[in-house]
Amino acid sequence: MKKQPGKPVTLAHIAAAAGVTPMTVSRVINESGYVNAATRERVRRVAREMNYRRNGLARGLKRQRTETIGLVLGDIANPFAAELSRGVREILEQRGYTLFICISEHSAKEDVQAFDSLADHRVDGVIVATRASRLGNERLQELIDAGIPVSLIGRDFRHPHADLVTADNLKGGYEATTHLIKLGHRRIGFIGVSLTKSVGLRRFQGYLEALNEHGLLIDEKLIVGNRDGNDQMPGYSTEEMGHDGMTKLLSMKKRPTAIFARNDFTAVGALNAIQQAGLSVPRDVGVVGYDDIPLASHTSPPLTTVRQPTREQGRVAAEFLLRRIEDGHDRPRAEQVFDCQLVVRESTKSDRIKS
Amino acid sequence: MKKQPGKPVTLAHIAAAAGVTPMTVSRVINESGYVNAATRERVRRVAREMNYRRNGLARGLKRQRTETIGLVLGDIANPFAAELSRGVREILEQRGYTLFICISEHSAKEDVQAFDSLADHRVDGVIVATRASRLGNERLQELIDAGIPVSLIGRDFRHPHADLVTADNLKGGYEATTHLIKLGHRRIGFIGVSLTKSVGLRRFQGYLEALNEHGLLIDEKLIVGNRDGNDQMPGYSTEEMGHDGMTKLLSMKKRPTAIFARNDFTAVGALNAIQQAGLSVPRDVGVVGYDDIPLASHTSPPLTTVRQPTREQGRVAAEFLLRRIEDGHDRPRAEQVFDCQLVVRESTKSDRIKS
DNA sequence: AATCAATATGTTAACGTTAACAGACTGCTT
DNA sequence: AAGCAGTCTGTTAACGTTAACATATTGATT
Repeated sequence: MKKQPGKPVTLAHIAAAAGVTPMTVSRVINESGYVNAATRERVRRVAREMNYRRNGLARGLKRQRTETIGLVLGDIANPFAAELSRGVREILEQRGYTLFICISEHSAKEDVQAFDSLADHRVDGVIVATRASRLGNERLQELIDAGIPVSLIGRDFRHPHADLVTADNLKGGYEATTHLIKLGHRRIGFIGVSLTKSVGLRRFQGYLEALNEHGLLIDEKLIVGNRDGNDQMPGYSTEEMGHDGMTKLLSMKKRPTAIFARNDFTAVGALNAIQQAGLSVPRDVGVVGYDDIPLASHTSPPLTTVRQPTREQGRVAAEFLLRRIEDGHDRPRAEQVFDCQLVVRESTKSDRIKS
Repeated sequence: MKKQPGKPVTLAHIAAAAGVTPMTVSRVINESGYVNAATRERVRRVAREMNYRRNGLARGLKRQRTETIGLVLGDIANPFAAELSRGVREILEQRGYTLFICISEHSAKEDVQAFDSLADHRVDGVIVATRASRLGNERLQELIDAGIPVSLIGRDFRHPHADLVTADNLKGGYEATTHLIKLGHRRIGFIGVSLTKSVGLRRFQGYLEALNEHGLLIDEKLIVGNRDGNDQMPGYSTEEMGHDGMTKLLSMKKRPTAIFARNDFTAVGALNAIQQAGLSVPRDVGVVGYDDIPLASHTSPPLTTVRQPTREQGRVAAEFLLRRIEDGHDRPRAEQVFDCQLVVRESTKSDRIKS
């Protein structure tokens, strides 16, 4: 018994078929107010038969909320984004909210587009997990000023009425680098940033800080990014960057004895380049990654890396957002910083360092 | 000059401030109909000043379309999903549609929830890229019957009014397995399915078919999945499955000389398990993966795998959907099958096979 | 000067839902 | 017998937008 896919069914249609008014049907659908048991059953049956789906547009328009949250991600290809969204969904689901995800492909322009789309469709709040950009920050500012609840994850942007969740990646980068220094390394490379633009990446700043603090010179030749100077590439293609960057470093007369990679994918690329060059990890070169993706414990050798509590960040960001939705725009900013944890595996085990 | 975040700005507010009617403002915003140049400028200025954002709910309600498309993905952590969504977005963007993504975490229940959420919020169409399930298929049927345009990617489900895009994974699995057979392998394992439930995975069927066709016995002991028999895990954690499965296979008295892994992540896990056991790839065990993720060319040894034109599938699915939105529900099903391509790398190079 | 097309703005009603209020009926208490 | 609380249903108006139609005004054409 296939329905003719004509105009979609409305409350009025059901009301007519069940011999009541749309309001009564509304009460049945939403389980609100008094409805006679017999009437309720009848309406339910008719609604089921007609395959009724409520119109979220009309509903949202009337009620002035959609029970919908937007999440803006830079890309979709990495476990980091997946864990984040999982954390967010865990919280939203149990509170009856629906999550819609937008991808910016790490472009400021699409970041803005995502904000606009979500705002236009009147989500009740937005969680932003993309990296800061001038354009993006400007629009974000407007969004927040317009009263849309916003919760930020790991984005270097502050607003008195937007909540913020971050991992302390400065400290993470610092500790990763210090770990290498303590193993005796003196020439430590960094793969994943281009010095052509000012670098806001916290883990990189931690790297610089650690070198400084231990009296090591910062050698710009040991810092490599990808060719076009775009440090906003989708995570999954950064293996390439790690491979190329490492190859470049290995071809130097005085090559580094260890490298710190911007993320685990980059580190895996580096790992491979080292092995291809006939060298061994960690004997010839020590490698540290970042993020502790599942793959990190399955490389050979397993990767030393820095873990951040990703899912937890998603959870907390969602909780902050819901609280702001309930309490209103004037609520002061909540902020939570999570500690990172150095995970030492085989890729840095050696203590025999060649100068 | 911060705006008070009171009630959001409406056409009426702007109209009042600019001394015109809401209709005129609407015309300015939508660039439709005649508006005097001076008026237009004035309205634009006021709208800009008041930081106006149009109300997509009201707009959608009135116009009976939202210029919005939903994409349902099983998980978010893998390059496959990323490429798919990129393809979809490429097409949608140039046609002025916005994409909202929902994640089902490979659960039938959440699959249904995603369909419902998207339908409730009146997206103009839905692209479904999750694996088939009874529950999911039932609801999908209802959606389509209700007249919502649906386009499917790689989902084993057919409906006269839903378009379908697939890669020929049966052939892909067949060719991968045949490749191993031609190299002389006779004991070929498969990692990634549990035989406790009927297996609909096409690439696995291709594996079975190839064995059959070459007169090889199918040994159920060589087919391993993960512990709990759930073959719908998020892609990113399947390294674990590959590792554990391979370890199990290696502990057999007559271990396989090659394995075909459900996807590249699984293959990487297997690779690692082999190396941990002190064996070598491809000398002792040949390994074939599936998907050709960027990582596959950066493992050691680089992975033989099967590539499918992922982004192209996304593009075509989006094109099918838009055409259906324009032409209406009655349009007959369009279907396109893409060929897969075996990519031979180092992980199967050997021809010295131990019996 | 009448006619016409193009330009510019306004009016009305509707999209589908629900909050707020208003009756009407029931049975129970005093 | 009046009063009252509880139950059930209905009416009205509004959420913000725009399609369709209506009304002016302008300038050019005959």
